[in-house]
Amino acid sequence: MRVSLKDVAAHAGVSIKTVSNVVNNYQHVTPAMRERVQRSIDALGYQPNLAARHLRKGRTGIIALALPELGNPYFAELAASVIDAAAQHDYIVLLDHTGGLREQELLVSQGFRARVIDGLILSPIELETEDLRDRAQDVPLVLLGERDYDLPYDHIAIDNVAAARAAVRHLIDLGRREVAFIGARRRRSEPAQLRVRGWREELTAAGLAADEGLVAATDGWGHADGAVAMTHILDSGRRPDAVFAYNDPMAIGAMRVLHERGLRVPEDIAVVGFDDVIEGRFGAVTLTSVSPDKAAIGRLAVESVLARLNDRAPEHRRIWADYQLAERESTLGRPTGTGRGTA
Amino acid sequence: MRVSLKDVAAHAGVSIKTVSNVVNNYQHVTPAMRERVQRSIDALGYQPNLAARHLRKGRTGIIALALPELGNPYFAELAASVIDAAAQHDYIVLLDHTGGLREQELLVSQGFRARVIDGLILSPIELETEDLRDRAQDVPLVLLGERDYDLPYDHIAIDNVAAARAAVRHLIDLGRREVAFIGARRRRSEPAQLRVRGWREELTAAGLAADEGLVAATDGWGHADGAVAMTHILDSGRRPDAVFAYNDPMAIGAMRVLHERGLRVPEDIAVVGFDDVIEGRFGAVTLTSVSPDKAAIGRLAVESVLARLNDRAPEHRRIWADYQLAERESTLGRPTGTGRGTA
DNA sequence: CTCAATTTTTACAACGTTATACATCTCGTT
DNA sequence: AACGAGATGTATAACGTTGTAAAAATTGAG
Repeated sequence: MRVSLKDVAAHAGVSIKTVSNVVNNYQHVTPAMRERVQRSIDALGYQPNLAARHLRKGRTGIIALALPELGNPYFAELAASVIDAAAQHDYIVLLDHTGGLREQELLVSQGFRARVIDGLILSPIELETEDLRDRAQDVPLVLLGERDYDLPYDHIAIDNVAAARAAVRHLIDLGRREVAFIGARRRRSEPAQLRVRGWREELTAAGLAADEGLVAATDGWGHADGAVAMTHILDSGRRPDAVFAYNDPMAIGAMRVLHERGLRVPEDIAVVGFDDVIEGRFGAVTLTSVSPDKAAIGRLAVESVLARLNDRAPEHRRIWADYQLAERESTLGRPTGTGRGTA
Repeated sequence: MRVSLKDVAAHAGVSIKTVSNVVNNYQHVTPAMRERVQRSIDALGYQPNLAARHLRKGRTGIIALALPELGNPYFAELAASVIDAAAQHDYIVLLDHTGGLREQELLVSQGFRARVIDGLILSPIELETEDLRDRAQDVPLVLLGERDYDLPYDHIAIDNVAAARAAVRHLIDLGRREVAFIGARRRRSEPAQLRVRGWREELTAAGLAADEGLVAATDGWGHADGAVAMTHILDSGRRPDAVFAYNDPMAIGAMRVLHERGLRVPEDIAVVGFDDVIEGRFGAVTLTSVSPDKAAIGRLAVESVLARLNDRAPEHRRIWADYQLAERESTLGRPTGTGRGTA
């Protein structure tokens, strides 16, 4: 049987509340009393019952992190960073994944999946602005990632348009003129929108055609989707000299197809990915990629949730995380300026 | 303000307990009453308070999953499978990662990281048998993975020795004679022990030398560690004709080094990995790998924890999950028998 | 040495739920 | 019409904690 405050109190010969005071480091307890109670606590191996504490105080010490897909290494690494950041504040993390499906995201955002949490960090894919508008306000929500919401929630992201432009700029600097985009989403709400926009803007700014025939839409965002998209573009008879992919797994899937077709990377086609996932550094051709500061994103997300939990009503902010362009073999060519991101 | 049973009871003009009965689908409630109460529940938007329920019932509806490393895609995929399996039983998953460090694993196993859980699924790396021996027994523990414990806990794993033997057998069938092993752990307690043993046994059984000079120890188990280990072997002047890696990331790291050195896979050196991670299917050379049934492992783990939670004292079992050898380009050669695993 | 001011400890009431034990109501049998 | 059995609803007491307010102990000033 678990020992409770009552047991400790009996053992020490004091009241329950006094034990509680010791446990909670209440100010007005004499050193002698503190000592005596502590001895009983240690003797009995008392551990506070968090359910009771939660019921009483209304706090659980748990924040939820809902990500689209754990199999995607970017999200796995991000999860690790959130868990570590939360641990620093004595919080633990409840993990959920939505598959990037609107229905699941809705469930999560409204707290139906987990009702034991103090706060929620959500990385939405399909969720619409109006889906969040009439959300019950009880637990603070922090949004992660690229969607562009106009809502009273903190939102942490890198500047996707600028980052995408930096990637495309890099390709243009290499002398590439026909840059394909892989990974516009086929399903509703087009979450890759911002990166496509960056692609379009940068090409246009460079006086090149943003040829929509070189944009391949997909259903998912994994290796296989990248491979399918690349196949699709090549089969359509197009032969771009560069590919910018929505993320690294798609870029790697695309490179596999290029390899099968006998096209060389980067000589025939240069490739840039997004997320700077570890596996991109160990392929036969290492992958140039936009590298978001994942540790910072995790840290900022946790701090935002906790701040909102503690303060009355701070301003709702959009926080920009840092990023870089990590240049590797898949875009090796004539040397070019670095693509350092904005802060 | 959150609505409670009391509010619903007042609204419906019945007692609190009757509302509770409806919420919990208690058998003896007249349809009319159920209807009436349900209407009030819907009208007020009542949601049960889990803290109170937990306090009363002693259950949280949460199980913890502690993995060494989320960045490793095998564990990420495993986590996804556990989350899904748990959701099927209305359980949610608290995720933790230990870094494979004994101290962290100890903390987790003794419940100091999370005291709100009904059960724990732990995938230990460094933890010793005696570390678990005097564990407080209050929450059921299920062990995952390859360690060989002699303890009263359920343990779910594939037969690592047999799987490793199947992998090495496959290489031998290809005509390879000098098979290196990458990824014996340098740090305490050698968790890769079983796979090394499989490697050794199968070579010996085939009348070949299990040359310990071809075993490379590492500190970690990521891409970079595989690359370092491969480099180490090649720099030592050895030129094996096959490599069996502790896991896929290490195999991929090793293949990168082989690529840099101008060695062809599989012509010069065949490579087999372990875990059958998605990225292995999209490199320039796709990777042959031992493929554990991750979905089954996740499902079995969750079911074991919940069974132990509900039953009095079922037998503590060692459960074997299925596996296969997925043959791909990195061991392409003369056709050979399939390496189907045992059940 | 007394009394007020202050510090330390205590008793008790929540928090929202479910289990227990009891009260009531329904209905088929005598 | 009376009775009992079974079905259905209710009052009350936990679960273990902390906030509040009051009691007790201690201190300091006159």
